[in-house]
Amino acid sequence: MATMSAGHKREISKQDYNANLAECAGHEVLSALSDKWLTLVVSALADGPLRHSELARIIAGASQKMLTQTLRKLERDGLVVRTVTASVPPRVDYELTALGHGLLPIQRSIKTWAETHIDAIHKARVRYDANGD
Amino acid sequence: MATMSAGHKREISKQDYNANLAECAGHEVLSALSDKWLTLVVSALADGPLRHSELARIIAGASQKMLTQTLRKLERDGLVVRTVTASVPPRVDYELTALGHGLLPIQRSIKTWAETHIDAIHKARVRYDANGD
DNA sequence: CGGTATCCGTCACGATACTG
DNA sequence: CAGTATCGTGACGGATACCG
Repeated sequence: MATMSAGHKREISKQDYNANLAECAGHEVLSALSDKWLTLVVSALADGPLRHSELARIIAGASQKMLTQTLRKLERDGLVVRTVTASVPPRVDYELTALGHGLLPIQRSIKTWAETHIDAIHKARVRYDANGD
Repeated sequence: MATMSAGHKREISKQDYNANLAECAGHEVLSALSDKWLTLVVSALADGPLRHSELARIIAGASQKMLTQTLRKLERDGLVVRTVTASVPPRVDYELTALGHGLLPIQRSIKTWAETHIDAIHKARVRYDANGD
């Protein structure tokens, strides 16, 4: 260790750190929650199942690719169930699972906190930007 | 409207949508919470004020740039206060504000939910990946 | 010690076009 | 109607080097 460079030591710390981060459940969920479209899809499905095209209409801002990608991710994590009806035309419904519903209280609590304190944050920003000029 | 192409209509929806999203307090806070380093810095400061170099040691995985960038962001939003002691060598302390402390319960609730359900999510993933092969 | 500026690799996102 | 594949772009993170 004595001959180890500071850079090298730092490199090792980083590896430890990233390994640690990868195992962190909190961060995993956090990254899911922070997904721009994921949150919106979950909210949209909160009231009940929807077809792919319905989601596309409600979300609107999402490209077809992002919508599918988000839904796949949610399905993979067991947060939504995907029901395919093989007919002409094909029909696919998406529905929130119990696990998926569990996300809603968290979303709501964040939203509540956000709406309570967002103006304080905005004011802080203005003050900060004013001092910095 | 009658002569408007579907593509054009979609474009307008998207603009509406993005404008809406930009104003959404929930998403603003969400994007802050999802910041990889921001969360860690807030957690590190939860127990009390720390110097820049202390944070660097604790976080370890963060580059100097990311650390400073994160701290600036937090400071700008009024979540931490930055105290400079002009001496040789210079000393800078960071401390959570009341607003910053408000973030902790949210982080904790996410962490709790995550640790409760992460194994269910992992199992769902394994199942999904197994079916897809 | 604390902070800034610059360059560069990576990857998520979006637009488009095509398949079943 | 639902989904996949491909390509271009732009924001973000990291490494390095340099000021106060």
